[in-house]
Amino acid sequence: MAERRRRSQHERTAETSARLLNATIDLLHDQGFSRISTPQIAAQAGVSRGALTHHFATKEELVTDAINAMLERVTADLHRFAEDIAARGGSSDEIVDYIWRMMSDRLFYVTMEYLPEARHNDEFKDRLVPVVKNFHAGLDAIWMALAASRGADPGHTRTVMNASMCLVRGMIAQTVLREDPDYYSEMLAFWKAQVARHFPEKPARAARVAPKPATAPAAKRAAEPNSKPAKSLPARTAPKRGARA
Amino acid sequence: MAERRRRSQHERTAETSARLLNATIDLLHDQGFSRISTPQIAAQAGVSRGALTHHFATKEELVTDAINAMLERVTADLHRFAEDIAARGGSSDEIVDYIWRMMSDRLFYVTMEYLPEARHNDEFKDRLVPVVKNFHAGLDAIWMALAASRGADPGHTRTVMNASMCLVRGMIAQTVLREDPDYYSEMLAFWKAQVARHFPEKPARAARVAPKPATAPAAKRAAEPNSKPAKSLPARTAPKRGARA
DNA sequence: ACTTACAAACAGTCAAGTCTGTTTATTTGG
DNA sequence: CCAAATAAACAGACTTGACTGTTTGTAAGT
Repeated sequence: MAERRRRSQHERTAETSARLLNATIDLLHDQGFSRISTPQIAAQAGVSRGALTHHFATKEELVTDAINAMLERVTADLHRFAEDIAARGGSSDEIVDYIWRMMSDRLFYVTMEYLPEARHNDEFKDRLVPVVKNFHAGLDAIWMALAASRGADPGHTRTVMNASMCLVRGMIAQTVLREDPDYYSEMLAFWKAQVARHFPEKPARAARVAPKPATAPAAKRAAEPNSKPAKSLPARTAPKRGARA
Repeated sequence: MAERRRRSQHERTAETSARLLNATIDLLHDQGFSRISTPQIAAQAGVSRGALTHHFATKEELVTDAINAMLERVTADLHRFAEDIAARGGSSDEIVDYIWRMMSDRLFYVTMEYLPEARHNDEFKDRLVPVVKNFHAGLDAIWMALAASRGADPGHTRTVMNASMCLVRGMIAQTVLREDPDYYSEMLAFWKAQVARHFPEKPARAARVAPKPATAPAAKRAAEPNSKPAKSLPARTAPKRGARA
């Protein structure tokens, strides 16, 4: 046995809780809400079931706490990204890529697992709504930063933001039944072009690269023509067995 | 006892199966996949549990059959609508409205209930994929009819179609946690304007009503300015207790 | 000493699938 | 055409297994 330092109560609680919360998210992602049980979560976390029940009275409490912790982590990242974007005046393409990566990296898969529960369980839903609101505030910060730096209308920018989020949600839902990377990368490229059209060029910078006719057949094949070649665009399609973050 | 006509075996099977399949979809919509049980379905259908097990060996079989039946119904409607659109040359606004109505009228709520199951159960998924493909063929027919009548590029039209579907999926997912009719109607109006931009006017008809600048701040408030005032646009927000169709 | 963290056994519930028995329709031999 | 034979539709009890929440007991920290 390795030297096991004496840990304070607070440390023990923090570690055990964290293990359980992480295990819950991992299993939620990998197996789904209806398939996970408290014995399984305890096993995955490497603690006894008694420890689990000690820290979380009910399964519902454990799951909502786990989701809240996840959303708070993601929201913190979001706010950091917003500051970064505001500082260096990033492009809308960058934002779309970020959202896609964030959402398809477990976040929306986990969301899809608990949405049905939230739809039928008001207490569950009520616990989630506030932290989800906070998450949306993070999103708003990002887009408002872009709107400010480009002099775009905030109200209209919010509509574009909301549409972007909903589009990505729908795309990720679609990955469950449809495996086709081209389908997703084409749609992302199309959407980036759409979003870019709503933000005028930065006032500081001078000329536009290619004005491009803004009429109907705007982007016959909107795949490549836009900015970045393809850093790590789409590719993710419903990863069932994901390693932990 | 009221006069109970002698029914053929075939009639009895058809009726009992139909009752069970309908009850399954109703309960799937109202309670969710994880909450429904075979005793409950039998009760809702007004048949005994024995009758249920006689016609459907497993719960999985019952549920997939029920979903398939629903999707086939919706797909039939879709093809009818496609013919109709082709015949009278409807607008893209009309199509967007139709899709929104169709999806938010239980279809995508039911889908959200079974997607998690499909994600973790390959057999379940494999049973669904073919009928979902057929559904998408119906969608394709609609949009290709529009593209043909407007002389739009089919490939690009498909991208717009896919984006429309994903957007609507994401919007409906969002209704679970966010109740805000304006949010949805604004987004729909915005999207209709986007889609309309990709279809040139009908060659037969003469003048355009209002060309409208297609530049950045295209629709500062895109709520009313588009075509139809508002027939039965959005309004639906996560109806938990829906009457049967 | 006393409280908190952890461990494990326990009790109650309920689902899915199987099995046995009963009624209703269809087939068939006279 | 009818009655016996057969098959299908239906009804409900039973088995097994698993999960949640509870309780009782032990070890670690304050």
